[in-house]
Amino acid sequence: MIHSGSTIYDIAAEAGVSIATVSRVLRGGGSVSAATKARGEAVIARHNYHPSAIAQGMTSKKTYTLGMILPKLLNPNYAMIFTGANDEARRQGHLISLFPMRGLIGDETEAEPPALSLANRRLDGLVVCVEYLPPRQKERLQSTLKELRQYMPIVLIGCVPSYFDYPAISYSMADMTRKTVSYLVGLGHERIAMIGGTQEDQDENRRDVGYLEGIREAQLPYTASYRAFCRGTAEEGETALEAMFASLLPAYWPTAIIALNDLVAMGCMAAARKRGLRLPQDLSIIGCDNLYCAPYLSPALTSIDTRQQELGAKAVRLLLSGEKTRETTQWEFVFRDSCAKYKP
Amino acid sequence: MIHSGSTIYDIAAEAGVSIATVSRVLRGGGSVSAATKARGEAVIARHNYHPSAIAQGMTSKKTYTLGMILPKLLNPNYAMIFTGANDEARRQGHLISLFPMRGLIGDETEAEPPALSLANRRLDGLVVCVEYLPPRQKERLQSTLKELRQYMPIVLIGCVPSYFDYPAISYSMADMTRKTVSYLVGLGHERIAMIGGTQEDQDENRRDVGYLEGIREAQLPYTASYRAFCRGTAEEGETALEAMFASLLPAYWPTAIIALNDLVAMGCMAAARKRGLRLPQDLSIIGCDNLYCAPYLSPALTSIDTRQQELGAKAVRLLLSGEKTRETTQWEFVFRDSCAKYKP
DNA sequence: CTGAAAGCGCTTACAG
DNA sequence: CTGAAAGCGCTTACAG
Repeated sequence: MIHSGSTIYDIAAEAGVSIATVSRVLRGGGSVSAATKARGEAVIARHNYHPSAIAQGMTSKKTYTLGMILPKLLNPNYAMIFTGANDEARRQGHLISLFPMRGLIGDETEAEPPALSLANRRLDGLVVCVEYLPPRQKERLQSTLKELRQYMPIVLIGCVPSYFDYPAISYSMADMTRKTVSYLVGLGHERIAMIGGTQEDQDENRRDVGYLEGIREAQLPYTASYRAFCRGTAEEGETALEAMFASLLPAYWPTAIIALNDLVAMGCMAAARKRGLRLPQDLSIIGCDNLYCAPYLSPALTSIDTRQQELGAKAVRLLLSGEKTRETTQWEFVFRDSCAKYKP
Repeated sequence: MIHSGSTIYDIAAEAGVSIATVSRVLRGGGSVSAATKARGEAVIARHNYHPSAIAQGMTSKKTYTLGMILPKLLNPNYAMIFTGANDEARRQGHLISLFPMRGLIGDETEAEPPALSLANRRLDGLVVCVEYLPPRQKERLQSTLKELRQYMPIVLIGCVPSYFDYPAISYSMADMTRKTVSYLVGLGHERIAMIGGTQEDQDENRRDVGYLEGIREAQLPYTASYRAFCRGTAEEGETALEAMFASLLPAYWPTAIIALNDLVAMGCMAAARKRGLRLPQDLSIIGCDNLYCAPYLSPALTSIDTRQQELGAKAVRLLLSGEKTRETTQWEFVFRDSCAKYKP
């Protein structure tokens, strides 16, 4: 094999044609005689020639590279979204590169959000996952996105607030949470707590909203103490539930918990065990995202399959299609052993 | 803000200088008078101008994009490697894009490994994770790498066989396994099984080799039945241990298990529970990789911190440095509750 | 210190 | 069907 530092000039020279003709046989577009085509292809194959993506980019003005912004890949959930997106991008001839959210909106302590400078002029589009951001951060995100959208198409994914006016693939978080409450009510629970999420937000598609609807539907009394706010890590879930236990007399402890996600659910399991509660007899817990480890916890964690890999793929497809639609993803319960009937 | 379709020509015109001068103030290299510099910078800032990475690539012949090949991101372990690599690449001004291993070596059923065609001419370097590949696949990988290395620098990571002659950041897998055996022997175990990995390989840095050394050092009899081969998923771990139980009289069941990784360990826990074994009293299990969920399993899983995020960062650093060294990573035990003293 | 010019490797009207 | 030429947006010797 010939070393592939070859350029289109080398190929043209060896095939005895112009570079324009080589370009034509390469792209398959223009009309080329069968003989010329065959000759060109032979030389191309012999050299194992591949056109420089960079030079092609000069004319096409495209990088064939997409950006994706995720809170953090270390939550395996986001790894699934990224995997789905990555595979789909590859299938459509694009590379995809990951950026941390903090590159977009900065740290909570920083005054100015740092520019997404690296991405500047290097990306054909951007998928941004909007989730669990405190209001201040959401404002920042909004203004950064507003600027970025001048340069490239943007698609939003996750629990996208309705006031973000972008093409999006969104969870129906409120609906999902309402139905989760209703599932637990069906099991006989009346003291249902929810751990995780943020409170102060104008959006209607929040867990909060669905939770309240569910409680109202079941005609249960609303107890503010059954709402705990935290981010989506096991540590924070554990701390939040511990605090709830500490603030309530045992007779008022919740008998069922809706966790923000499986990580929070894991933390809650740990907190419950520390208090000597038996799972699920004394406390039912339902997670969300159906992480690969959910079936291996004790008890095996009941969760919700939010089809994250599909979500990532859909986002890339939407981005590349150029359509401006907003879609809601499907989800389904995955019943395991961590939720039981309430027995007083 | 002015829309940033601006080119270097726009900036030059507005600043009243040549594009060469703009380029100089942009790159900070050449000598520019203070006044010219200030003027140029002002215009650049006003336009929010960023040079086109593509055009810059035309002259530099670089894409500032790296490739990374991982078995699959869905194992959270690889997500950590990728995160470490991604952050480091970003820090050094590079994008990084992920490719699946099958793009390099094909499926086990395919005759020809598909080209890494997309990567062709689009990558400045490649990090490849070599792990748990069956011999046939390793051969393929070797020949593909040999071809690829003509075009870009390559760094290998993972459990890299010594006969792969590339710069690498490698685990000392044999050593780690030997010490793991020795830890379990110290706990009084004599029937120590190992679940996971492949058998047929020439390399000396295998778990196998370390396992045998450990057994020999402790002067324990070697029992072939205590070796089970499988890949690194929970399902395969579960199946492998079930098969081991089924093939042995209970009196000969192992009292301790070294699992390939935490996923396999999770599978083993499930298999043990099905047989009614109490963990860790009846069976000790040690995993590897110290996944975020390890502390939340019951019992909390004793594991090995292999510093995956650091591994990813180191690999990128090595790749970008151009050095040809081979480094071995550090690791350490993370003691939790899944390993107990053996009590006959 | 600064500018004119060549060159990076392609694609694409435009002629022929 | 095919080629000469312009152009994409930069960088970098080379003069001055």
